[in-house]
Amino acid sequence: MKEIIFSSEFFNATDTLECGQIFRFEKKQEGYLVISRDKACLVKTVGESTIITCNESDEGYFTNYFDLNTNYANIYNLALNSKFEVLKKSCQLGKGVRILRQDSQEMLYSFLISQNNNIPRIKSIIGKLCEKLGDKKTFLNYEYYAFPTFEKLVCQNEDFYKQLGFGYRAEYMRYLSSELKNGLMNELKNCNANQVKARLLKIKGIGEKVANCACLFGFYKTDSFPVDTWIEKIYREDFNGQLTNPKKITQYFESTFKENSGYFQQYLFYYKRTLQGK
DNA sequence: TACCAGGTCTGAC
DNA sequence: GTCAGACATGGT
Repeated sequence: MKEIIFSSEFFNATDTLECGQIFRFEKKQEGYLVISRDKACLVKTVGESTIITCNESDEGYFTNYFDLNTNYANIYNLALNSKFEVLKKSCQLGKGVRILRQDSQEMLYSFLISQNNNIPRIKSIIGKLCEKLGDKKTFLNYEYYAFPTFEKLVCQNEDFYKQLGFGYRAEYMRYLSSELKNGLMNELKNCNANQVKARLLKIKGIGEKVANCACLFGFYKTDSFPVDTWIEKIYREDFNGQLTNPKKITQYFESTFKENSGYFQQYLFYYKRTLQGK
């Protein structure tokens, strides 16, 4: 077993996990059990340290996953010195937030499920999906299930997904799975944010918001700024925004925050959602 | 009961 | 190009 010890100043386990970017984690007595693909680790923040416990062979994977080689002090200071009061407050509340480098396919499926849905229910649906189709694994004394491969997902019919509570999103699973089967990931290699987004928008069930979330959380395009109902709220109330078209709101933020769009979006999202109840 | 959740699609203008 | 209404489900 390997322990990765990191300063908690810009890496707080709760901030990073509870800010809505990841749906696969459980609070345990020893910390958070975090699951990605078929791997798991334990994360906890104690005083000035955040400690990741994982298998020796996964050290590289989780170092990258938690984005440990990016300097968040720079990002934080830019937010703190911005002209927007709400961003200053947001980054102070969410100082310990990091943008996770999650698995692209897992994020595509997860945010496909997320549409017009709430976070507890998204977590529950994804959990059931993994339990049904993912390989059973063990880490320390915990049992968990890997995220299913698209090869397994593409074989299921709509009724299967409906029984798990997917609702009208059940048919979207089929479109995404068949795109993956036909080599979508290969097409998206070496693409920039706009190219990834444009390609994803051709898939039925993926719109502006899901495409942006996939770009940011699954392809680590930090110049993406997803706009959901919470961000629309903050745009109206705290940025005195007049635009009503979410696509234009995205463009406004992306041209304002540029390569830091994704980080600032998470600060803002976490802030608004924390203040107004989950 | 009505409304909402990390929205998207369709069809009408 | 914009906009209203439909769409499954469970929580409040």
